[in-house]
Amino acid sequence: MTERDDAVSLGEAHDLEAVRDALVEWYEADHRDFPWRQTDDPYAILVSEVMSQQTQLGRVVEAWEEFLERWPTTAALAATDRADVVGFWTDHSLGYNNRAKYLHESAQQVESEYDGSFPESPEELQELMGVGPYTANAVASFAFNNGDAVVDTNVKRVCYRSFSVPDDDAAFETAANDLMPDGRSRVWNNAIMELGGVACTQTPRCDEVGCPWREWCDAYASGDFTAPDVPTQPSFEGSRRQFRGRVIGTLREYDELEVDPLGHRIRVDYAPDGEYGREWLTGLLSDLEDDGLVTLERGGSPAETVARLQR
DNA sequence: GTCCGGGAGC
DNA sequence: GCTCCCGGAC
Repeated sequence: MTERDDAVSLGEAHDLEAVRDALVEWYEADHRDFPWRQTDDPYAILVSEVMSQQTQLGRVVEAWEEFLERWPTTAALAATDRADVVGFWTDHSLGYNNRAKYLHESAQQVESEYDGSFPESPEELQELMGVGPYTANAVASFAFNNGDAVVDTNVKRVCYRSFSVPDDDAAFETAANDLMPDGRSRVWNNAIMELGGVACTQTPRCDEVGCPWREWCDAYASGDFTAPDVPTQPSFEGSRRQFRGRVIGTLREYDELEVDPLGHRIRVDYAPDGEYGREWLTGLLSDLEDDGLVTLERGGSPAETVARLQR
């Protein structure tokens, strides 16, 4: 037993069927329709995965379409000169040329070792050059509905916040696989990555996008939205101005809010008694009050102060 | 010689 | 995120 024996499995703490159904329903009702979500061609999916590893999704769409137009199959790609592929990579600002080299080489592998048709298991897919555990799972899932849970930073963030999974790679993998419904890796991995991509973002948008896990989510309950990949200190200057803006934005959504819940929605590293806590926020709110933007209702204790937008 | 973890570089 | 390289263990 390599697992921590004091860890409570997700299945014991939650109705997993309900949790799974809620996410899949949410995903199927509405999601971003990237072109690679409309194919099950493993080659096209591999190309999208390799491109996505280093480039913003928006930019990838155009490059992906052009790449597949030029080299529609592994056979076409394998037959071309490596220099052409690297050239394409550079022309489209796709980052490290190594990936182009790996893609070219993996196409040749599929042609020579697999007779032109992709293997379907994550284990075999990993034999391809440039394809590690992550990409193998993604291709197996999206092309063949035959993968395990994909664990990227989005998925980690979701698990960490929703179910308080400890910041530990093995724990994330176990949790992600416990959550995934058997035999549904295609829709599931799309759905949980979509959740991390549009709802459970670094600054969370739970209510704005109607996160389907709010009723089970530890972070939503506590207001603590810290996560492994979220910087504890804001990286850029002028943060006070930034936070004034967030206060206003948040108060437009909630009629009124007490200081602590407000603080947690303003900055992920908010802690009532911390450096950027209640004292800091109260100062910020007082300034906004002086500027005629916010109304404060002082309660019995500092924590009971309620803020609303001045009408 | 082979397997594994860590760190560097793309 | 993946490969490559190195050092240590066996």
